[in-house]
Amino acid sequence: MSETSSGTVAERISRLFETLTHAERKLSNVMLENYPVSGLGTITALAETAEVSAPTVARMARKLGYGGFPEMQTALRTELEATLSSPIAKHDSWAANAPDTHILNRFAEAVTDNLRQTLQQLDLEDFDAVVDLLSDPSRNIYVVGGRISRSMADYLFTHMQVIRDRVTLIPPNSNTWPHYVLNMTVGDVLVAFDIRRYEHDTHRLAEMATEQGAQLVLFTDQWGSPAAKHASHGFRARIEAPSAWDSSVVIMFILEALIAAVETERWEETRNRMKTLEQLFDRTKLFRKFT
Amino acid sequence: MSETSSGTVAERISRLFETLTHAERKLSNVMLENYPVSGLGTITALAETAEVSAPTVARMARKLGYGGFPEMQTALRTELEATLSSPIAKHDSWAANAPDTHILNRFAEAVTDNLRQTLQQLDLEDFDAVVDLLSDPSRNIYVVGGRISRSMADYLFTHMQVIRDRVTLIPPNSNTWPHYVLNMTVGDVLVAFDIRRYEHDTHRLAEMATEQGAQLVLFTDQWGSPAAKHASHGFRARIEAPSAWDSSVVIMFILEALIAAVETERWEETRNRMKTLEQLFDRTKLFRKFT
DNA sequence: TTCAGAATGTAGCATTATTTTCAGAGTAAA
DNA sequence: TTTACTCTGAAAATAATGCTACATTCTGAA
Repeated sequence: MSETSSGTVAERISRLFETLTHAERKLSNVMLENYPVSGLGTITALAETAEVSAPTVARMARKLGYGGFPEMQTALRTELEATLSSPIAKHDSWAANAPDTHILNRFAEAVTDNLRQTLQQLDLEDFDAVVDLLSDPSRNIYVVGGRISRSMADYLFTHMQVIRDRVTLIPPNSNTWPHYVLNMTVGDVLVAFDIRRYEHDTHRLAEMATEQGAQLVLFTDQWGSPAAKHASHGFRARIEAPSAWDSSVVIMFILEALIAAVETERWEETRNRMKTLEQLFDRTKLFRKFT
Repeated sequence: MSETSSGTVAERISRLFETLTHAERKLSNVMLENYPVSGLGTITALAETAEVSAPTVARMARKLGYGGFPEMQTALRTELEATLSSPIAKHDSWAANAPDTHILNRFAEAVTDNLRQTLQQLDLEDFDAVVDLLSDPSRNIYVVGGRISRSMADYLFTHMQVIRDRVTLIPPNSNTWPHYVLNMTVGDVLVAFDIRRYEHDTHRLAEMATEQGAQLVLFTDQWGSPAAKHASHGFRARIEAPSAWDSSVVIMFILEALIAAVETERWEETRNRMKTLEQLFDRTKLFRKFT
């Protein structure tokens, strides 16, 4: 069944993806992105959408096992007909070819519900206020996470580090935390993640930080961490999932939206920093060659 | 609103049906019978199916208010696209009280699109096979990430560590990687994250690991990492976002679904390990009180 | 760096699709 | 039946699509 000349167009693309060239991959993505409609126009239109040349499209049709572009198009039409005429259009499931009960579909359902509910109750003023805080170059930013949410803290830190300076990731070991609190002054910002089970140490850290005059931005779940009473701004994300654990997807989502907003706010500087960073990476590579 | 030049093709046909001639009605029936696929081929093919001549088809396209047959065909494609692309009701806006243009809404739109497209082309057999690999207690699991995707690797590691033993997180510093490869044997599994810009070191690690007989499970983006040629199983996630960076939300999603599936597969042991872990945490706290 | 080989795009051509023209068939009224 | 009219399809004219050959660019190895 690993023959080239069998299966749907999409399957063939996936199967051969590794053997495809750069331009062909670009084309594949366009075709899969709006499948199968994008492949039903003229070869020229498809080529233009994918920003490749028409011959590239024709060549790929050959690679996929068709006699030419029109033949592939006919295959697409036939597929489409089969899909549309099947009794219950299978657009109900997220992952095609999987039953509704497959974990992927159940998860997709849960995650989009979480996202919808979270966004519905999310306070935009809070969001914008946090963007302002994180964009302010005069403030020191500290980031801290818990046992699981440490990865989220790390993710935020990695990105913020590119956007601006004065960002510190507080390590997991709470023994060292007082040293960090010692340096916090009025106007500084502590971004903390506290998802159930809530960690007592995080609560203490939040308390100490606010006492020093720092502002607390707290990421927590729908039940709310006890540290929330110290928070200037908070995000309560829905984290339910068909699993023994909670889902961090929505938190990741808010993080990325925040990062994007801050990056826009400080675009000039961000761009310069990214450019410099590129150069530094290049020099690192050079350095490695000599070792 | 009874103008000729508005509404879908089907609506226009219905509206004008009374004024259509004999041959045109024959044609209409064929078009509506297998709507809209039958209208997506060539004018000749459609004419033959309906047992009318090509000019009849062209004339009807004009009657329906289009400039010609190709124009009508474009309209059909556009309709189809609209139908297919909103299997899950598109929200006018996700975050209430925010304009569509707010970064939160734009991000929500992008992320759900990414999720839908990724799931559509995700290979279920691959998914299930990876679940089996990660559930197999006799295999050593190694996890490694790149500069940004390190957080994802970390997240997977943290959870897998609870579910099973023999899980190792390979640190970011590639100098130490050979030591880890040294220990890999046939049947071991390396889970690697390689999102653009693809890291050369990751590619090398994948190569070395597979040469040792390890199986590679690769998380990459829609363009495909060069390391993919060594992978036994791969996940290509869509990562587009309205931001200078890529979105990791979909990758996080797949990770969590994987974790949930593995946890289900090994539920007995997972539950015991979680229980034990709880007790260990309690003892840690106790220990701290004495210091 | 240089060079070979692959990948990609440009241009022109053959092919195919679409439209126009026009002749014949069908239809209804006188 | 005739006549005027519309409808329809065959065939030619026009337009476009898709393919081939070739030139250029890119990539990776020596």
